[in-house]
Amino acid sequence: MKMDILQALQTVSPVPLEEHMLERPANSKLGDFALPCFPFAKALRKSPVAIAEEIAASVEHPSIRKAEAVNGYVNIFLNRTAITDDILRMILDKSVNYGSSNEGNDGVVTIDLSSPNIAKPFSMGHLRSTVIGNSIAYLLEKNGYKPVKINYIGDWGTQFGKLLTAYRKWGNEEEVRQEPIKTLLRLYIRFHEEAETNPSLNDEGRAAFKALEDGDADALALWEWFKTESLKEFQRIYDLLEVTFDSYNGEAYYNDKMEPIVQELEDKGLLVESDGAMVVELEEGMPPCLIKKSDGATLYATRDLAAAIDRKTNYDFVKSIYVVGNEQSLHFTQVKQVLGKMGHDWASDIVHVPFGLILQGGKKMSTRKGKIVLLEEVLKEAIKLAQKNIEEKNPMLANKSEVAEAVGVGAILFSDLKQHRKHDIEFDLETMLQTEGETGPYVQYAHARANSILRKAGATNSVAIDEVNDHEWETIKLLEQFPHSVKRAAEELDPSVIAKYAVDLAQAFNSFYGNVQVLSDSTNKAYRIALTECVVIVLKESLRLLGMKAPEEM
RNA sequence: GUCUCAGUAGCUCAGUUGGAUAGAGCAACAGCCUUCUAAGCUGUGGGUCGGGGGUUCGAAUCCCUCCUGGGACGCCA
Repeated sequence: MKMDILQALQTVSPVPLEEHMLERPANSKLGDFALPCFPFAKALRKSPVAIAEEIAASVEHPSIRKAEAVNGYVNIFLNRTAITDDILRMILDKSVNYGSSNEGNDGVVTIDLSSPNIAKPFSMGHLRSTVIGNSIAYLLEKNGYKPVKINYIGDWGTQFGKLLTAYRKWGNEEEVRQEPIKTLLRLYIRFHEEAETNPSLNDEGRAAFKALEDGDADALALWEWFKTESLKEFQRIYDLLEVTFDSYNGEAYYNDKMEPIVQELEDKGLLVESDGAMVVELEEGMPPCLIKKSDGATLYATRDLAAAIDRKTNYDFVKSIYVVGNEQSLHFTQVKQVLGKMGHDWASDIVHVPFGLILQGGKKMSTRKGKIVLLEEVLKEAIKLAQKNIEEKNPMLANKSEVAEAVGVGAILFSDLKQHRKHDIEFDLETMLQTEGETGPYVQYAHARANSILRKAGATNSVAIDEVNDHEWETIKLLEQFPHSVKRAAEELDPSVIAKYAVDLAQAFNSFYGNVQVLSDSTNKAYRIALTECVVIVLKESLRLLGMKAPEEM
């Protein structure tokens, strides 16, 4: 659409035009497209006003209804009926494939997402990684890539040494069996409390991890047990969120894959000793990357190097994405630089997709201090509220609990996805549970209402359009924008683009059916039904890309 | 201290990569349920885009500088 208009303008424009020059006016009263002529004034030695007038007077295209020059802009008004006809037919024809592309050429993209730490509760922070990563996978798939979702479970490292130490000192088996995560978390918190007055505990913890890494049978058995219990609890949440993974290879999986890497670093002369530890020096201004601790145990970076190389050999990715918090930016630049120094040119294909922290009282939540909000409780709260809403608003609904889950979970997911930026988020349960305004339930509700109209409409086979009013036109223009939003979301690896788009479309549609009776005797009835059907297709697909359900009734 | 991310309405945030009078939602207020589900629609009020310079026809957007906040900065992940 845009390209057509651009070409039409080009044939009458005295200067070459580029796509970005043609814009959509903020106020739709000013037209559907606008071309500011200010940049051309100098070269043409004419006023922008005059240039705009010349272009406006001569531009012609079947899709252009009129063009007028206003203050140096060429404002273009489109021929609504013809374009609407084209767009609706195209969406009905392509259905769920509307907006898809094969730009990715089947290239594999690994996505590192979720990655909770065993023996710790699933926090709100892990939710961000999980839902953003999950949506990115859908977005990439829609654009022709092959996403591989990897849940890089945090199941290795010094923290387990600390946990083992705490368990041996204060834990008991029965309690862990009863409430695994809660008990282990309590032990972990107590460890850090006591370590403040008794720093030698930290040494004990480190020693315990070293033993674990060296294959100590008793330590391994405990570790295995903690891990199994934790995964069971995580699975409950993944089931609720309907997130699946292609791999659960966590950090421990790389336990036997690190030594060759360390060896390679040494062979290439990259490894140097520093204060008893082994490090790789990086470019100026960068702190060195720690590879081995002075006791010989490995570190996070060691495992990430091994994992990156392993993923390249296994998947031959065109891109490897890590959906991990902002706070780890430095770590990923270090890992990338080390890989580059090792001679891996694909190091530049590694992309850290950072997200802001979830704060409480303006501060980072800390597991160690027990300041943490449990995702599962938040989800349960949201589902309960959705249930209450259904009882009040639609008590006759058939599959209440299923819908309550879709809407409750949707509210939480959406509140997180819509404002993805690197922006920190202040944890606020009330905001997350909202169902009015720019929320998940709002979008789901618009979709449900559209479906409701379709159920009553019966079959239509015509799209004959008499007239397109402003409410309809705003909706049509948004429908036309969908492929563009999908593309931008994938390029920017940012689901919020789709979330915002979905709200815009839902708003336009709500306003449309709130002001226009779809099922009324009118020459436009059939076309309005077709429009409603297109809205259903695109809203449902938008929600799917966000990892959300779209109930047909609510 | 260094690096990094951010600062837009009372609150939470958009702003399509430099365009026209800076937009939504929440909250507040006023309307709309005998007509497709009121989780909705319609309207009103609300702004020194952190401050100050600069670049140009034109800046919330780009550059410099200062202020404020988050985060990271060797044996945690």
